[in-house]
Amino acid sequence: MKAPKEALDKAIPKAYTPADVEKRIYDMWMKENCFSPRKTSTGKTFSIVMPPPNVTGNLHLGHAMVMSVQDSLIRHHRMLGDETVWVPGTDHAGIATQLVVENHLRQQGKSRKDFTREGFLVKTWEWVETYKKNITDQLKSLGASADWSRERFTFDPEFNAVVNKVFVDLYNKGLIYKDDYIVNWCSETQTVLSDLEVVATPEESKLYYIRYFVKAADKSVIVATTRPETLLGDVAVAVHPSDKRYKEFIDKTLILPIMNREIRVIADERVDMEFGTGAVKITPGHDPLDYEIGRDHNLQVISVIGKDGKMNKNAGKYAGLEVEQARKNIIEYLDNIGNLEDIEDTVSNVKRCDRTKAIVEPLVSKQWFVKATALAPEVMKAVEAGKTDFIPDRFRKEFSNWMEGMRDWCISRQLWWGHRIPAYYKGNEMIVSENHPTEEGWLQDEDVLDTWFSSALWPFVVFGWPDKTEDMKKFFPTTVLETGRDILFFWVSRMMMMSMALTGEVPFYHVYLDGLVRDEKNQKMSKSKGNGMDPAELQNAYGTDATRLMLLLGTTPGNDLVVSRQKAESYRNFVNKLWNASRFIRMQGEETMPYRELEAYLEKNYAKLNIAQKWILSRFAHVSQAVTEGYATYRMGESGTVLYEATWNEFCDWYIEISKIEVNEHTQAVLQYGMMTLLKLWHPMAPFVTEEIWATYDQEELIINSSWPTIPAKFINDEIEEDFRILIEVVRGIRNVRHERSVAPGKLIPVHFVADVKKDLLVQFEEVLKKLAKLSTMEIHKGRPIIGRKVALIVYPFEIYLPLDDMIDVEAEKARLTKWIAEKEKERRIIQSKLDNKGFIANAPDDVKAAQEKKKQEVEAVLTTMKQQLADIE
RNA sequence: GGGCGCUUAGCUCAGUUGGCUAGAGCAUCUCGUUUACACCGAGGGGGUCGGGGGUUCGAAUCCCUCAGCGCCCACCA
Repeated sequence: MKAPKEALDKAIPKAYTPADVEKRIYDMWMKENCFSPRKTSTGKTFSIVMPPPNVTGNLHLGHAMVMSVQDSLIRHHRMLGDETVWVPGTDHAGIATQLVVENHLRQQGKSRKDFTREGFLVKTWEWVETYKKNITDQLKSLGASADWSRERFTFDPEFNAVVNKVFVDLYNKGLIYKDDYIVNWCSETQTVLSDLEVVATPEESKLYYIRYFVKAADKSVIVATTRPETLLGDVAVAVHPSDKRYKEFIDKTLILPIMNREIRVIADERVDMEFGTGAVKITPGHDPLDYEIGRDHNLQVISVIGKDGKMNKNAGKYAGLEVEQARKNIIEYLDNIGNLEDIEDTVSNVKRCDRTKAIVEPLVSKQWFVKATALAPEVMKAVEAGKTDFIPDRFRKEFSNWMEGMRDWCISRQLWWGHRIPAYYKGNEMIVSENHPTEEGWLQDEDVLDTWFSSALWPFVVFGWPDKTEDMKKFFPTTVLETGRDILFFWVSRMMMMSMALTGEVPFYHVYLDGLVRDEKNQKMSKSKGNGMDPAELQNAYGTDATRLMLLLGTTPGNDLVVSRQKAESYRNFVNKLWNASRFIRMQGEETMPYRELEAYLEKNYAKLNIAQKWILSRFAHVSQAVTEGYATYRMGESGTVLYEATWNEFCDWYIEISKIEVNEHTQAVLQYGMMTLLKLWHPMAPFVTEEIWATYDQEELIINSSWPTIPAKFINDEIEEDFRILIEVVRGIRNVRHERSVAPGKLIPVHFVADVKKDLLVQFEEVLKKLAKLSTMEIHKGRPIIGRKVALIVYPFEIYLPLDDMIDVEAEKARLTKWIAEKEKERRIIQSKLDNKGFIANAPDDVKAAQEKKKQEVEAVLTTMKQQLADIE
C-alpha cells in the first residue's frame, strides 16, 4: 500500500510557509468559536485575564512574550479539558493616550487648548477606535486564543459605572479621601503623578552653602542646598538634636536672607549630621521631607513655585521668573550681599517624570488619595497565608517589602482623558455620588483618575462584578496572572488591594512574572533606544510559531530573555523540521485513523511491535509526562526544551530513519501516532503549524479542541529504553570509527560482535544496524573472536571489532587504546573511592549506590577487554 | 542607604528538593547530492560551573566572603 508518492510530493510543499496558513487558521478558529469556555468533564476551571495593553501602544516583543505564555497555558488547559477562559481587552492608558493624541494635534498645528474638553474627548475616542483595532489585530496575529466576545476596554461605559460605584464606596468607607499633601507635579503634562511615575536619577548639580544670621547676634548658621530658589519659602532651619555644633542654636531665631523673615532653628532627628553642614533649611512647600518635618513642628507651608513652573507671587521680586532664572538671580544676589559661602559640585538625585522626563516639582496641593496604608495589611496577610503565590518566589519578598513601605496612593490627575472623579461641588459643599446630582448648580470635579485605578478592578469587573454573575462564581479568583515584572507595583499590588477591599478575595492564585526582553547587546528594548524588534516583522520573516517558540523556550520565569534574528531563524528551522517529518509520514500512506483509535490499536498490538517501536512509544510516554509536569509547575521553558529534543533528536533522527529500514504492518500506525502526539504536545506553543499539519491527518476534530495526550501506561518500558540506548551507542561508536579512519561514506564494512549477554538485541536489530552503520556482514560471537588486526571498541555489554586490516595504523591504534584505558582507569578510581568511602556507603541512598556499583562492573569489564586488545595488537 | 538578581563551552542560556563522566541551541572544524527536510544528515573539538573559604561521604546546586555586572526601592537637603 505504498502511497502515490509524486502526488503527495506535489500536494505538500517542501517548506512550510507560515504566511499562507496563519490567517486562514485563525479565522477558522474564530468561526468555529474555539475560544469560548466549554463545559467539560474535569469540572475544573482555568481563567486568565489578559493584561490589557495600552490602546494606543504598539505591540512589542515584551507583549508578545506575555501573550505567548498566556496563550500556551490557555491552550494547554483547554486541551486538558478544563473550562478555560482568557479575557482580552485594552487599557485606556490615561496620560499615555492623551499625550499621543496631543502629539497628533501638534503635528496638525493644534493643541489641546484649541478644543473644549468635550471636543478633545470626541477626538480622542476617534483615535482610540482605530488604535484599538490595530492592537487587537496584532494580538490575534500572535495566535491569542482569547475569548473576543468578552473583550473589554477599561474606559467603556459599563466600566465607568463600576469605577464610579467603587469610588463612592471607598469614599464612604474612608478609604478614599481628599487632602492637601506634597505631591509630584509634572509641569510639562500639567498634572500630579503618583510616586511610581517618578524616577530619580543621579545628576550633576551644585551644592550651595548659604549663611543665615541669628537675629540680633553676631552668630550665624550655614545651610547647604541644591535648590537655593526654594529659600524664599523657608520656614525654619533644622539640626539634629544631638549635634553638638548646633546645640546653642536650637530655638534661636534666624533672619532668612532676601525675605528678611524670622525663622526658627528646630531640632529633628531626621536631619543627617553628616551631610553638608548638618543644618538644613526647611521648605515644606517644595520638599517631601521638609513637608513632614514642617507638619510635625506645626510650621507654615509657603509655596513659591507655581504649577506653571514659574516663581509665584510669594517669591517677591522673583515672581514670574522661571525656576532656573530665579536660581541664578538669587545666587548672584546672595553673593553680592555676602551670604553665599561656597559652591560645590555634587551629584544629587533629580526626580523626573517617567513619561516626559521633565523635572518633577514637589508641591503642596489638594488631591485625592486611596488610603493604601489601610489596604495593604490585608494583602500582605493573604500573601503570607499563601493565598497568592509568586513565580518565581523571590518576587513575593520584593512585593512584601514594597507593600510595607508604601504611602497613600495619589489617584487624581489633571487630565481630560480618563474616568472623571465622581465628586461634585457647589460653593463650599462637596458630595461624592455615582451620578450627577439632579439639582442645579453642582459642578463635577475637573480631575480624572489615575489609569491604574480602573486597571486595578480589571480581574473582577470583566466577569461582571459587582453583580453576582455566573462568571464570577466560576472564574474568579482567576487562576494565574502573568505579566511583566516591571508592573508588579503599578498593577499587581493595586489589583490585590482593590480585590481584597472590594471582593474580600485575592484576585488570582498565582502571579507569574516575566523578565524583560533584551536585544543581542543585552540592552532593554525600548522605542527611545530605537532597538525595539518588531514582533510583526519577525512573524513575517520567520512565522508566528517560530517567534513564539523563541519567546517560550530556554527561558525561566522572571529572568530576562535575549532575543535575536538568529534565534528566530533556528526556530523557523525547527518548525520546518516538524513540517517535513510529517510530510514524510504522509508520503508513506494516505490512510489515517482517529487518534484515539490509533492509540487503542497500538495498545492492542503492543506485543507485536519491534524494539524501535516500543522504544519510541515509551519515549513519548515519558516526554509527555515531562511536558505536562512543566506546564503544571509553570516551567514551560523546560517543557519546550524537552519536546524539542524529543522531536528532533529522537523521533526524527532515530525513529523515522529506522522506520525506513524496518517496515512492518504497524510502522504507519507508530509514525502517525507519534507525529500526532507531537503535534498535540506542541500545539499550545506552536498553534498554527500544528493545526495545519493536523489537518492532513483527517481527524474528527481540530487540534485546538482535541485532548491532551495521556499516553497509556502500557507503553512505558524502561528496559527497552535502556536497550535502545545501547543500540544507539553501538551505531554511534561504529560511525565514529569509520569517520576517524576515513572509511568512504558508502563503503560497507564487516563487523564482529562479542555478546555474552543480550545477544538477542543484536539479532533483532541486525538489519537496522547494518543500514545505519553501513555494515556488510555482522557476526555475533560468544567469547573472543580471533580475526586479526582490528579496531576494537566497547559499548557495554558488547565488544565490537572492525577488521579494517588495510587501514590499521598499529601505533595510532595503540595510542588510542592507551588513552582510552587511561580515561577508564580514572573513572574507575573515582567510582572506587566512592565505594570505599564508608560515609558514602552509610549515607547515600540505595539507588545511587546501586548505580555506582553497576558502573563499576561496567568499567571493569571494559578495562579488561581493552587491555587484552592492547596486548593483542602488540 | 536598604533589598534583590546574575556570573556555567566563542555567543545565548537550561540544570526542580545537593547524588553525572556538567547539558542544549547557535557558532566552529571534518565528512556527506542516502527520494521528509541543505530551513538537511553523520562525526568531532570546546567548560578546573566568577575568585577564596566552609558544611557534607558527596557541591554548579547549601552557608560565609570577595569581585564584576544588572535591577528595584529610598525623604540625604
